[in-house]
Amino acid sequence: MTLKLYNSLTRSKDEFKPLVKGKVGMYVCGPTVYGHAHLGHAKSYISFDILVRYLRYLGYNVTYVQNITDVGHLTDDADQGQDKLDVAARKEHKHPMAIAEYYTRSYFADMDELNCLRPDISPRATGHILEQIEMVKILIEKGYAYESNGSVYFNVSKFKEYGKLSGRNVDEMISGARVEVSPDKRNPADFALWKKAEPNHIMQWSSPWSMGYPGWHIECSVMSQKYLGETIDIHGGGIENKFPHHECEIAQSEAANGVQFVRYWIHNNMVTVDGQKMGKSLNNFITLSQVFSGAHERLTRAYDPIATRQLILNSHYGSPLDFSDASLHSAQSGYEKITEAVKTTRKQIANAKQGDADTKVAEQLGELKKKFEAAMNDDLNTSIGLSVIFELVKLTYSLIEKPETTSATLIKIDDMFSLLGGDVLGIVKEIYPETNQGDDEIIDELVKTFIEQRAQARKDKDFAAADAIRDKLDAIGILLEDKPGETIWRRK
RNA sequence: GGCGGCGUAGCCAAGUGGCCUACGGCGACGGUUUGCAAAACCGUUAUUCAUGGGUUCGAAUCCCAUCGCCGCCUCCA
Repeated sequence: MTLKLYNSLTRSKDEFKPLVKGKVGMYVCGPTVYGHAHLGHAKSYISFDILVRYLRYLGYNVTYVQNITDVGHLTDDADQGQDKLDVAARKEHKHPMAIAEYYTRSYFADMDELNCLRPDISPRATGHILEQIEMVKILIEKGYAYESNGSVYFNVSKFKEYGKLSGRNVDEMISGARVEVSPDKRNPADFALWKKAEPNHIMQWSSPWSMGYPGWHIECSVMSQKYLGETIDIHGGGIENKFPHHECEIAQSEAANGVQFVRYWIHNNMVTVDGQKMGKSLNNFITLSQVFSGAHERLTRAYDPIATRQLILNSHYGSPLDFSDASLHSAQSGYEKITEAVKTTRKQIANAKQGDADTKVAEQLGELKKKFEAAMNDDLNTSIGLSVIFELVKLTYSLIEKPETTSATLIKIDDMFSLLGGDVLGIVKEIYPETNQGDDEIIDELVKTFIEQRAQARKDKDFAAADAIRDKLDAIGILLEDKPGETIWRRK
């Protein structure tokens, strides 16, 4: 059984075979850093994080490149638009590079929270202006591009396969065009490789054609080639970028190099919020930090970043996902159930009796692992993958109930949680901090004092007094839970 | 106008020709536990897959039609 991936280029589930045995070069379109990361970023980068993790699980040596777009691209059509970073910079009275730096850090912080592995290389577009100019030169030399009034455009009519990824043809695009066409272009479908800058444009570089800045698509062609070679195994990105972005990348790279650019194109689907496209004007735009803190009018509480991750894994990456407070809530409950089971297992390992691991359990674990791999091999069916983790939860509790279960058996369970739930899905942690870690020690001491008083009241059968203490703490947001032998507390 | 997707239990969601009286989760309900709770565990919760036709020995899965929803075609993950 081998990994099959839905390849947008062939429109079929293809068996994955890397160009070089055992090695995978993977490029994913990264964020434009002019604002905080939102739910859409989460779905996209978690989906590709799963792909990287699973490829590594299968033993591949993966080089994962994800760019940071810090050249502001245009908010609108080529000639009327404004540079997004430029807009943010003027608004915040900062240099565009300061804006880029700030939001890049914010992006990585959010991705760390979501337990997405950092890419091996995170190249910045502004760090590769020279290479971009070089590629534009090659395209002009080879007759695929032309200069016009200080800007350079790719001549789409010269690249016969233009449209092969998105299934469009040039004529359809013209009829559907919603924006005015620049007079500098020979053909409305042509796209910019280099743009001449207006004098007040903050970010601009010198080139053989003008003081200007690179076109939007060229950075990905250049940076993927620089770090992964002319032909890369996997290129990922959001489905909304299939056209024009990825189509243009193919045109540029294949025209310049004369070889296939990408072998497997993987596109993840989009996010809606309460059933509608997420947009700043719709008041349903939710950033990740808002999800993690609960500071949004559509959210009733804060959600664990890993619960957010789990919600995303609950459906297929190729399907659209609707976020709502209810769906997050559901994921949060499920996540806590898994977490609780893992913690209980680890606690029980110390208490369980000694002896060999149960061979029947080992067999069951083998079956679960097989089911998990079969699901993941089938175009990364994380929904089934997750269901295997829940089956593992069920198995765990059935074992913990039995006194004959040995710690060796539980260690095997824990290993499976860590391998499938941790290494591959990224929802099981190696270490869980103590319940109240991060809380003020003084608060902890105070609550413990109340817990002691309540324990005494319960001992005296004065349940009215005991309940009064519990209710009082509940009112200020502290929950008491009576466990065997002890009472623990947590915030609501 | 062009391109693409979706419609499965109260909600999320897997399954895309027989193993489906449909994986799993959330919620709800019942039980175990508890002084009572909480938490946890156990159990129950779609003979049916938007609707109507058709193909087939056999359809949630294929075809046609109808209705509804969504996305892309402009920067966007």
